[in-house]
Amino acid sequence: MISKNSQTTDAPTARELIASLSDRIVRLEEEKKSIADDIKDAYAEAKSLGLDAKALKVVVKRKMESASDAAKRKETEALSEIYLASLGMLDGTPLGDSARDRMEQPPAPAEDDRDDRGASGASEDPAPPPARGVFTDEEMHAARARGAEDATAGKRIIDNPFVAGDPRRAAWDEGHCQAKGSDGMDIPDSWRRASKPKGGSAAGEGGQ
Amino acid sequence: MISKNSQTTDAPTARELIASLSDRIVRLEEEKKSIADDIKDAYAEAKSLGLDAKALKVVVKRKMESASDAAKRKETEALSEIYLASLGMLDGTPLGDSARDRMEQPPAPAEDDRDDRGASGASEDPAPPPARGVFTDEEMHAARARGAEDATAGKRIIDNPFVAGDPRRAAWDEGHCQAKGSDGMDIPDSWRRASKPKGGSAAGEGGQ
Amino acid sequence: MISKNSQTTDAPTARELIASLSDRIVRLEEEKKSIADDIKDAYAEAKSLGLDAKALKVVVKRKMESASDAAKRKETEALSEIYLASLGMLDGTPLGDSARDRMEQPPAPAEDDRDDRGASGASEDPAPPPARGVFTDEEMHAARARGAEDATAGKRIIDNPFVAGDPRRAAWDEGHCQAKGSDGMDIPDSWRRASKPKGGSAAGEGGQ
Amino acid sequence: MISKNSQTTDAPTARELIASLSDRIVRLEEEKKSIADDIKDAYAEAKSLGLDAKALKVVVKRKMESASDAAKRKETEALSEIYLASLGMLDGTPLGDSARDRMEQPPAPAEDDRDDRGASGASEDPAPPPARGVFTDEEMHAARARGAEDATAGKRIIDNPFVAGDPRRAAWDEGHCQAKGSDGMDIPDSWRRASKPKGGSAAGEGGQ
DNA sequence: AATGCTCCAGCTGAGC
DNA sequence: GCTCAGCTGGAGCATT
Repeated sequence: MISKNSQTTDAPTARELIASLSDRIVRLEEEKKSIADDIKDAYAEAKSLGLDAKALKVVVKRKMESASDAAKRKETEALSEIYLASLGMLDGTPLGDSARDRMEQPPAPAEDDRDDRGASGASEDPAPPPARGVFTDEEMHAARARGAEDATAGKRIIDNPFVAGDPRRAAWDEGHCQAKGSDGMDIPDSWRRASKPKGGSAAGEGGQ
Repeated sequence: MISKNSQTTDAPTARELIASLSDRIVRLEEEKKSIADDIKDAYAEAKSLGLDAKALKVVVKRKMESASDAAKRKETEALSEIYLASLGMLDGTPLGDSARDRMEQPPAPAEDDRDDRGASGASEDPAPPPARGVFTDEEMHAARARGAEDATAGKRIIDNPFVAGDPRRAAWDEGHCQAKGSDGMDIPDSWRRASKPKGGSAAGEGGQ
Repeated sequence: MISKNSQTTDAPTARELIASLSDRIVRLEEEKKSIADDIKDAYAEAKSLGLDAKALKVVVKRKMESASDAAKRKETEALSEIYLASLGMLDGTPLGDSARDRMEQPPAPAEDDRDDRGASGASEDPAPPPARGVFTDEEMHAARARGAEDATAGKRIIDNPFVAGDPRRAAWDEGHCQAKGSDGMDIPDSWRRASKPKGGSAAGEGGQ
Repeated sequence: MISKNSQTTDAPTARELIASLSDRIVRLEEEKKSIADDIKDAYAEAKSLGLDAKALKVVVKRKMESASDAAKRKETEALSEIYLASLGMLDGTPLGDSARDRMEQPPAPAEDDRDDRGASGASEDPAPPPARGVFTDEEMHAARARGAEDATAGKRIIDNPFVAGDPRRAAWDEGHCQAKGSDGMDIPDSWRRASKPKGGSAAGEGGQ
């Protein structure tokens, strides 16, 4: 009776288009959902093993970010810290290095040599803040190795021998954490989420 | 007293209910939108003045967060840093203080005093890392004041005299930034967003 | 050198800008949140009175949409229905009028007079489908009034005397619902959400 | 117990866990993104072929919804329509069938036989509103077939012979649209988005 | 200027 | 009952 779309295979009709496209999309959506479930499973597994899913998510995000993403993130972080600092809201955390670097962009030629003002107990310029980028890969590697070594030897993370601003400070930290995360047979307690951070009072320190 | 008569106006009919409730909600939504627009204006103004809107948003968020929110945020930050450090992904930024604190929760009784290893150029334990919470409000205030003073005197932010781990380090930073943000008659360049971080090209990575 | 920025009131410093802007935004955000809570309360009240919050939300959205929004929405609705129809997925709901209108844009001059095929029980062209826009405001109003009247007289909603495609059909419905929603002293059961449509089984139709 | 060593290779260390989990998640996220891109491509293709992406999205959603989802959606739709009708906001679109069905749940025993009021031009009860569910699959299929036939014969969509409320009305519509979407060698104009089909108004779509 | 993409917050449904 | 994760809607941003 009715001639269907008979011979033309190359001219898809409107409803065929809709059918095939929607089917294809449905299939893709299902695959996507399946993968999303896998991801969820991975986080659940991490959680069950004692890791903090939220922190792990940060790691994932960091791993996936491009160079320009990283640059943007760092810039925003630096500016936020500067803004917060200017309001006295750092609440205990000093400026990060990228914020410091940024504030030094104009190298501040004024060099007023402050004499002693007897600032109460300030460790008087304890170390020459080593300029950035002056260390070779080898030196960085050595710092990292020493961090691992020190960790194994029982040194604490706060015993990092490198002063703030020294790039090797981060390397030592990395070595330390790497060792700490490798020697134990189980996840250290301090790597787990505090069971119930129900917070509340949260005992302020000097801040604000 | 009043019998259950029918002409009572106090028995709202279904459609009156719908009408009054929907009208009320519409009105509220409009108010909400108006305020949202005001907020948007504020950010636009900030931007036009040279501030970075995104960083300002962080400040706002910080100001609005409760004590428990802050505690949660800090915990996640600390754990993320630890995880990143263990993977060697700190990319230059050392662990923050809260991460360090967290890793010291079990005070690590093992105290192998490793002396010289001839670690290449490590500033040998330059300052005794002062224990947290040992400083009086007065001392903190002094550190902040000195930061402001030093800033005015031309000292750079990287000349912070307090070692990493010393709570006064953040206070000095605050004072410094406060001064830097107050003396100038205009917003410092380093407080502005880099004009066009359009990036992208920036060292392509493999990332698909 | 310069003590503080004491005198200059007209030159807001960077940190003053940040402080005032962030404070202002925080205040606005709080107001916004307060209103959002009011809205939530309104929905909760609606729910407690037996109305369906989700459906009410649709009403609110409809009330707030502009003419162009409405046009867009209708177009998408019409197209979706057409696409669904072409796939045989209408599952019981005939095309809406705007979909029909849209499909008649080219007035389809071809008028093949189909001879009788004795289509099983099809009510043979029961009414002349009245062209759109041919009714006066008065007639529309009369239809609405009659709907209300009929409702009060006990007629059911399915007894709408106007055929599909007649604009007065909607007006009669409106009158009917208006009356139904006004006469009762309480919200009709059919206006409430079915207590727990947890369903799932839900009388499999051809769907899926 | 065991002093310090770690003999077991099957006990992954903390950092190994983090590394493997985060890598796995990164990989999954990339796969997910890849699929999301495919979906985006499919929509773009649909658009380039003259289909409305938004409407297509509705179709996809409909295809993916479970029976209970569909039930919920229909309930909300019905209630919204009822609420809108009671406010006189139907703006031309009569109540859908599910709204009518819902309002008849209590079968309304009151049957006041209204006498003639000479309602201006109302088509006097043009057809017996056929009760739902009284039609066999065969009859439904016949209605669908007739819709297709009628479409091919040049009948317009508004010539649906089945009255509102008759389940075969939707079936006829489906048949009609199916035919309309199949006979043409190109997508009908009324199936395209009106205002902005900017690129290629069905320009040579020879490919594929 | 309009549009599409991306990100984020707020809301909703599940789960302990 | 509260929390939490997923999700949808909206806002900002880059683009054409």
